[in-house]
Amino acid sequence: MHSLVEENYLKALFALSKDKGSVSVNDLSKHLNIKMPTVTNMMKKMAFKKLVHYESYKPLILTKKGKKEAALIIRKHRLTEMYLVEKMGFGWEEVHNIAEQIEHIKSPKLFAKMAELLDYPKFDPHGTPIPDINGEMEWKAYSKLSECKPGDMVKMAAVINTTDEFLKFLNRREIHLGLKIKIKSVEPFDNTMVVKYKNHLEETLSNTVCKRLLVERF
Amino acid sequence: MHSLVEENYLKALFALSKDKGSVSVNDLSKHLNIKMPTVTNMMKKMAFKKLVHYESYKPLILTKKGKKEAALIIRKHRLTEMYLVEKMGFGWEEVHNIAEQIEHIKSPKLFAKMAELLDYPKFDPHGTPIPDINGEMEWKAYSKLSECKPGDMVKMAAVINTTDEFLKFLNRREIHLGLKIKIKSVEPFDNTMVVKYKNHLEETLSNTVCKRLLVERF
DNA sequence: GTATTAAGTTAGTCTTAACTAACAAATTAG
DNA sequence: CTAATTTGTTAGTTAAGACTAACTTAATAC
Repeated sequence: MHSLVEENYLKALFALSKDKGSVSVNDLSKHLNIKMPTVTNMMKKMAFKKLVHYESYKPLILTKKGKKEAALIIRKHRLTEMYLVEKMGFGWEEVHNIAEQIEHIKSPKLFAKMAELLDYPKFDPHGTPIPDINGEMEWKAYSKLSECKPGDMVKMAAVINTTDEFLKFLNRREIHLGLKIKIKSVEPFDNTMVVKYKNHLEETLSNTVCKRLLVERF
Repeated sequence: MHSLVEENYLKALFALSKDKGSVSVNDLSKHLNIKMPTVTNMMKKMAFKKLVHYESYKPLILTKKGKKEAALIIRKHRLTEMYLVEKMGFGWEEVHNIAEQIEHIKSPKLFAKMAELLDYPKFDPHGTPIPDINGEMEWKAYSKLSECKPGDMVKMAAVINTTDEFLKFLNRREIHLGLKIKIKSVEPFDNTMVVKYKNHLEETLSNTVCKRLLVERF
């Protein structure tokens, strides 16, 4: 398998290539606090291992294999964070550093167990998606309802933080997966949204709620 | 702090010096699967860090500091094993390799939380003691009742695996900490013990029970 | 009590992953 | 469109932690 160091390069490459799809040696160097020549060397090594496409003076692009491996590390990181918060009583601000270390543990069983105990979550409580065991996350296109604008037409795709309380709240308002929602207006002061769906012609949703609803735009 | 590699040397030194109080370079080399010259070099480095007393051609002895650091790693290992079994539902045979990795995690908070959730255990379910946060384990002299011989006089020192069931069992027989027990005989077939204490002149204890009672000989 | 064997050390090499200094290519500015 | 700046690469060095080969000290055997 890969060294701890390589895993950190993979994670950084994955994170930084989110938007453009590629990363410059310079950005990677800054993000990792590692000097550029070291990064160049490492990229050659990782290219040999088919983790990244590397050509002199060209932007770095993760291979399919590299993306998958990165996603699996991120999976371990997010599962750990969630486990620490939900099952051990840590605060969110405390868990990042611990997860940063535990994500490198080599034990499929450990993370399978965490996933099981957390009921196979697809999103962490911040709405950040958790890659599955194959490193897949098709959800890529989802956004939070709270990030949509008036006039947008969206379809309910997933719910973050599925507590009983919250699910009951959604049931009472007949909000369910697949539901088509139109955003009528957004209150600029507290970001409360007024939305329309089915026979609910004017339903008001707080920002707290909107941040927990993941939708697909169309 | 120390590197993962140094931590493994510390653990091995601690484990191997259990009886004699010192270790040969050769034993350490075999135990770690690392060649002798490498071990010698490492010992010099660790001597400089005041973790071990090193003199050419002499046995290796952990310093007080080295012992403490080793005990703290073992604490992390045992807490992890226990946590994985008791709180996550792993079997004992699965946890060693995971604990071997997690013991190197740098996060006092994580292990403090494990200890808290496990109710500050002093022994794991095998009766192996867990060092406290200062690396102390005074209990050194304790042995399992099951390891004693007929004629031995012992004093109850600690109980392993303190489930409600087991504590009730002990209460019913008036067995408690500090109790003086004399071993009358041991059934060679199943290691059942016949013991005498207070006004219980002939109490029979199964091997399962005897393995869970830690006693002090005198 | 010397000879043999086992244990320990010294010296030199290798790999990984970092660094600096110096140079080359690409980008941006005028 | 050339000059200056930024970005990227090459070459050579370093530290940690492993190795082998060769040598030395200590232990054991006869």
